[in-house]
Amino acid sequence: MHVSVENSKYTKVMRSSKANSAPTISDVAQLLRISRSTVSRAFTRPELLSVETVKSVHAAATKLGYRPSLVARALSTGRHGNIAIVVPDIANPFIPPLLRAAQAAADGAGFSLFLGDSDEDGVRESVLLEKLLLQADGAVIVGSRMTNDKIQEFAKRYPVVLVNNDSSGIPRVLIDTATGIDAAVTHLVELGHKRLVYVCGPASSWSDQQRRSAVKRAAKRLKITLEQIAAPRPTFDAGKAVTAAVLKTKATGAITFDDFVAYGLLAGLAERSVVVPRDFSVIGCDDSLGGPAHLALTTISSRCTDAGRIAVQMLLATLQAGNKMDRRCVLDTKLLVRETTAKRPASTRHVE
Amino acid sequence: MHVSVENSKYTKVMRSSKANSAPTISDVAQLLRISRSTVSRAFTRPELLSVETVKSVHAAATKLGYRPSLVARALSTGRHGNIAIVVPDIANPFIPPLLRAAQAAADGAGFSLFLGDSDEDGVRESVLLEKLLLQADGAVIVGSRMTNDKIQEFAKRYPVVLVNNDSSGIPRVLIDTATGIDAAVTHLVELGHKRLVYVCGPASSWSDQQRRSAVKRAAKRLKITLEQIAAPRPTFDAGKAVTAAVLKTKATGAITFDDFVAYGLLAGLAERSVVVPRDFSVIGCDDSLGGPAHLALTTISSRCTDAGRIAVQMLLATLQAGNKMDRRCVLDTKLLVRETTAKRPASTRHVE
DNA sequence: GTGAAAGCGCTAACAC
DNA sequence: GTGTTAGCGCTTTCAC
Repeated sequence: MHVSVENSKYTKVMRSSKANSAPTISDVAQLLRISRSTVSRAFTRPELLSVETVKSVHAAATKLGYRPSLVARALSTGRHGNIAIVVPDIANPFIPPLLRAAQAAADGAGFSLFLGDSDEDGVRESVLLEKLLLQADGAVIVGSRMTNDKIQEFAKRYPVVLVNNDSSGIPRVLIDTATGIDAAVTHLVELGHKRLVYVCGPASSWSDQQRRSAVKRAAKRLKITLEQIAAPRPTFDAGKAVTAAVLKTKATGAITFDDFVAYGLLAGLAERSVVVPRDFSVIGCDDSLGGPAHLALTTISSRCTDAGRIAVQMLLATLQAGNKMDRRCVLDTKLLVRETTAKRPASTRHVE
Repeated sequence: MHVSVENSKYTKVMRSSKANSAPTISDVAQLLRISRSTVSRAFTRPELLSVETVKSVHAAATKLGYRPSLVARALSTGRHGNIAIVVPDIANPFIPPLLRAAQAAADGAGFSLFLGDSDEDGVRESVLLEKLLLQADGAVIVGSRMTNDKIQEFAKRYPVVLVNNDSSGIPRVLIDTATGIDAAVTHLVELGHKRLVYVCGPASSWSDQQRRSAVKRAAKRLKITLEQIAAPRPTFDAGKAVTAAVLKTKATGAITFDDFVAYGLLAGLAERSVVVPRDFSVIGCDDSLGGPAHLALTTISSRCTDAGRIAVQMLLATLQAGNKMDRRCVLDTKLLVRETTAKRPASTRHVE
């Protein structure tokens, strides 16, 4: 038997926010002598209320300094209003512009962004995702280092968008360096080069696989000779270190995995008095260094800003529509001809 | 009158997780026929429980795939386990290493990191903070663009740690470029230079104010002439653009607001056939470009990795201790002598 | 158009 | 050591 203690509206003791803790929905309800539901609706579904009610609620809220608790809301609705973005290395120059665009896109839609750095480690990456997804509605995974199985598993359990990872069935945005690479090889061939080197990056990276095969394909198509040299890590020093090996191939031009390697190679060449572009042509990849050199590097654009924005947009669309769309968004790239490429030198004599 | 329906332990109907939604604390309690509190304690305060209970709970939890809901926990405790970091521009080379260290430090302590980019806008910055702090226990604010009053207001309401912002009473970590700048000026003077230029950065930035006054102080102390040239924005192009003005001062060496400006200046000098370091010496600031140039820039170290780590550590300490300590952590910097500085040229004739 | 009441999943006094 | 109970602040059926 339940006997109501309330005999009139609002005599019920409402929770009063004690001390100086943040005002709650009850405080504004109490001030206005209306129910908490109405206050709630004024913020989430104002169309259900009369305009004046909504107005007065907002007025009271700002007067009290009330802001809805996202945590309580999340507990109640199951939606957090957060998304997670996980990257292999924030310091990789490819990442900051992507992050910047992603953050802006998320913020614009009222979402907050969790950032995770996996430090190039697949296991760490999955642990991080597992943690962040406890508070996020979905994740953007950039250049994943996880196994394909693991990626698929995550995508099954959570809304996920991949960047630079062509794992089927999962919404993904891919930066197609192949188009740029193709233009790069064509450009060099048109300049008369007949023997080129590709300086590889990390074999585990999808990007390197893509770039490497694109270079090979273009070389075969244009019937020129292609050598490959491995730069263990994509760094300036690694690029410099492979200089001797590059010259030994007798090639007259090089395409490198990224701009760091390219700059390293440029430094190595300068040290050996090989003048670029007169004696040797160099093309980088990613346009990541913004040309801070007295010799502007010919390189391939990277579209990382677009990738960040689009990935977030795709994730938000998935969250709203609930439709697990298998969208595969490919962003093409362009060759940016600057100052490190020129006609093949008449003689191939290098100082070695 | 309340008649209990429970006549024996555990006959109470416990909430059963329906469908395939994530298992809750009730599920594992039910499986083990113990109370929810015990399960809760097994995770948060295991020392209160017998070892075997803890073990069995953990076993049951992993069997069910149970993970505590951070949201429910946050609602209950008022603690979120998140911290926010807000920066003026992720793409600023100073930021990614800082972010990387901050993320690692937060993650190591079991915290997740919200990232906000204010796009160099003080108002946007405060809105962002206001939003993120709804779900974070505190914030690290890097190179704030807010007014000092606004900063103080935030610090009053939330645990806050500042980076590169010397606002009194608030825990802060400052990268003291003054020590490096001082060494830079001394270095140039020892090389015989008697007339130097400082190429300024954004006047609103604390860093520029600090650097500018440090240069002035050192110049005065060493009794040499100092000119100032303003580079409107800290970019490569801006650095290049001020080259003529720099040369017009008849100075034989320059210290620039940051490395971007320095590289721009180097390019501008090369264009005018001024050979560095033979004819002119250049010192940058921040060591942000990692030396990707055939001419390695003499510059000043930045300690941004340390700053990120320490800022997060200070914030976490504040959260734990609850002590609003006014810690002011100053990180000194060093001059990194590389290849762009040399003895003052005998004659000061430049091509202009 | 607005109110009452029942959760969301967890923690934290307070009992025993 | 472990269980009971009462919230944390919000949303959301279901009434009226």
